[in-house]
Amino acid sequence: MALPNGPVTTSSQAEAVLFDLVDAYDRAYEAAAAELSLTPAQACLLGRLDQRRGMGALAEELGCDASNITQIVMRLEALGLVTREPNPRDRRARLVARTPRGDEINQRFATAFTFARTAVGRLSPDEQDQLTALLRKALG
Amino acid sequence: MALPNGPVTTSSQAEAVLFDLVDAYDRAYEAAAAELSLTPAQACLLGRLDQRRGMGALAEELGCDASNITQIVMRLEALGLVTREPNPRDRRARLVARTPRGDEINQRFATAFTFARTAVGRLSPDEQDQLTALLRKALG
DNA sequence: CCGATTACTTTAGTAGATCAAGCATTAGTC
DNA sequence: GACTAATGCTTGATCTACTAAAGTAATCGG
Repeated sequence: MALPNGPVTTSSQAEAVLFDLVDAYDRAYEAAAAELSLTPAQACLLGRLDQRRGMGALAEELGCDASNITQIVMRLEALGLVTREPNPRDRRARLVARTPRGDEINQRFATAFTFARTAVGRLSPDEQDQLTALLRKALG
Repeated sequence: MALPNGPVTTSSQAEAVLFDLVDAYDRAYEAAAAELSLTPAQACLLGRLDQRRGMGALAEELGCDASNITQIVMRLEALGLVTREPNPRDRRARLVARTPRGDEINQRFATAFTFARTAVGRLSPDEQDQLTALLRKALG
């Protein structure tokens, strides 16, 4: 995603800074993934595998078609970062799990993606709480 | 962009809500674009044409390759939403401008993308100012 | 006037995404 | 227990976004 989800008309300052935040976040996420030769989608999926998961569960959680997950998992498998094990309880299903190398890459990604950590770190603990409360309220 | 740029490890609540915000924003942007049969990239580019612009300027502003812009503009042109006029001052360059229909679609997109407006609207004017200040500080 | 740069396009390739169709396997029903 | 329906995933086709490399045309600097 190189093109930002930019504002068409930015009526308020708060909306403008909201956009700046989203844009910066997305770019930083992509850059961190690129450092590890991952696409954003691959980094995202890898990050959801703290416990092994079925393809369908991943598709639902990430809000996309199952066949999309199939492809991303295939590429991660080719990179040696995940495995697709048969589910003993249901032979239709597969359980996706990170390999040790997948764990390592995921950890390095978490280290490389400093954006949220850094941004929050610029605020005092009190300010962090304020921000959390305001954003929760704004999210409804 | 269906897969969110999700957190790998979410150390603080502020980071988690930051992710929720970005995820919700991106999804809402995509959904609003889809309502008008646009892709997010198309809606984004269309939104940057309040004044006519060169291809290179768009590429730089959106942080992607010029050839990418060429293609997106081609599709928008095929949809009748933009024109590519020759630049009288430099016959290498093209000036991209919205057509009347492009203006209309862009306006309807702005109406359809309610996310930022709605989110900010849940806050009082004072809270909006606080949020703006906090996010500016967090963005460094 | 000529070489270098600029502005954009073309071509080729990868990846994300969706839809439709297909194949197993499991679950429900009679 | 067999038949049908639903589930879980894969395959194939098609689109868009994006990048990199190479190409074309026009402008600029000397």
